[in-house]
Amino acid sequence: MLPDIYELVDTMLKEERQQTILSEVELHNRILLTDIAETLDVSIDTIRRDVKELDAENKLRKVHGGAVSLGFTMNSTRNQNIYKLEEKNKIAEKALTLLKPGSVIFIDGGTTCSELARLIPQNLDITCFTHSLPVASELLTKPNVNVIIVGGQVSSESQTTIGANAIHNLSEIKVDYSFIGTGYVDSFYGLTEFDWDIVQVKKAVIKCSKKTVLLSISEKLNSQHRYKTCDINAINTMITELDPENELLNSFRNHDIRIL
Amino acid sequence: MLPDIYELVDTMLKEERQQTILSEVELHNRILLTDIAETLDVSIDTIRRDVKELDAENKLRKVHGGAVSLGFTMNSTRNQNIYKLEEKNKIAEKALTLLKPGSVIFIDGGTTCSELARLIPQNLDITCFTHSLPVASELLTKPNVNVIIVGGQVSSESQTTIGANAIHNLSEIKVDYSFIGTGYVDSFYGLTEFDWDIVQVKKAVIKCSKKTVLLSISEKLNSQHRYKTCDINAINTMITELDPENELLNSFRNHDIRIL
DNA sequence: TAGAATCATGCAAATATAGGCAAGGATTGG
DNA sequence: CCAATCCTTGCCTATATTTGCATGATTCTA
Repeated sequence: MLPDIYELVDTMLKEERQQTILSEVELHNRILLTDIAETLDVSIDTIRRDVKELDAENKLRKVHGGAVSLGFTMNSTRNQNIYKLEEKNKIAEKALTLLKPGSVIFIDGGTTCSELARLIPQNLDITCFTHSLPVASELLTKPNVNVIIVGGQVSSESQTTIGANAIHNLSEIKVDYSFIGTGYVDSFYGLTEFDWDIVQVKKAVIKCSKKTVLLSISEKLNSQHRYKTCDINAINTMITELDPENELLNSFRNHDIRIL
Repeated sequence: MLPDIYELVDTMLKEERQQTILSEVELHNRILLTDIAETLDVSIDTIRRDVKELDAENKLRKVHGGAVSLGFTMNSTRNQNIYKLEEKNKIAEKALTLLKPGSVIFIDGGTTCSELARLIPQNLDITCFTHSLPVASELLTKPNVNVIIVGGQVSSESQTTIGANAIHNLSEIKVDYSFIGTGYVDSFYGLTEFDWDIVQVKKAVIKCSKKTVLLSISEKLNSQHRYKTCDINAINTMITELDPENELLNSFRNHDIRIL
């Protein structure tokens, strides 16, 4: 707890008290309102009001029963210029309609999936696995989302975990929906990638999902590459920014895919 | 007219009075209007008006019931940076000397550890485990660092993975050095934390390390909290921003700890 | 799901503030 | 020297802020 030095002061200005609170939060990352109240010898209400003010001033973050330092949660790097952001936004919006309270989902890496993570409503109560650092960071801003990161070696390129460990960890979970992106998609060749490691992880993701949802901008339709993730049938729902009736999607209709 | 001798003695010029107020504020960082009024034997209104003027001249800051020095409130703008960044930087620099090419290490969460991650040289070839998202992000900028993130549920407060899964994952690795922070440290009570979950993870980290290095700013010395991570003996090396010979570290010398 | 802890809200007492006012003293111009 | 004026100061009153307590609502936890 706090050193007893502070107790010597019997009349404290509000300003001083708030500075003390700030220092304690910065120092220990987190404090209890009750601790501070006891140490500074004021009522819990006063501390609560102080912390509320400091929170409003963005000096710290108030949490139930205490306060945490901002330095911790300072999570800035939001990339402003994502390629085709508008389209990806549209896709993410459609994907959101699939989410129900209590769902357990997996979200893949990539900008489209990050966009989905960003748009998840604050009050939606879900459990979300991911192997993407940016997605995890984004989800951490949602108080009602339970975030679980799939451990493993981190690929600096994709900012996602890959490799045997990640795949093994995925083998031990089962999610309702997985939302995945892909490098290339074609109605005949299925989902393909440039990178072999990424393919292995995506295979594991699909295997651990009851339903797999593909998020892809229409620009990727009818393209292919070296390594295959899965047949197109492995996808249960496919979301593009296009209207579901758009003729560009025709070649995907014969398969058992729901198109949104 | 009567001689004004007496009045001259206890009549203070406005200028003089304001100077006194200023010195008092500088000396004590804060003053109460009532205190000053009593000391200088003028009405509270006069002092209030003085302080108001001084505030307008930016000589101090007036607050409800008193005034605080400008330097005192300067702290409020520090939120841009990390609290005590300079000290943490110094600590990180010292920690760096322990790293050798080929090392396998673990880096904990927290701002001090993030600072260490930031300062790892580009060309240093190491394998680094972490359960902290910010640390992982930082390390990803180093091409020669192999980053492995310990999977598990992510705590939004600390931006680290916690819980049974993270602990289990830690149980399956062994690292040469772990660099850990702590909320509170005391030579008698050892390392303690506010948060029970964090303690469990730190215990697991210590268990999977051949050597454990504690990074802590001196401000945390001789503080304690509710949950215990480990005895002070569990620490092999302790790094603060202080000179190793500093007397503040005396109480840690009887233990088998290397102090840097 | 129940009990405990924490929270938001309203209230009242104590204290602090702002602004008006008047009594000096100081200053200035004749 | 006098008088008009300004500045400073203390006092007063209406208003605002701060704080602790009581209350019921909400959230957390086991």
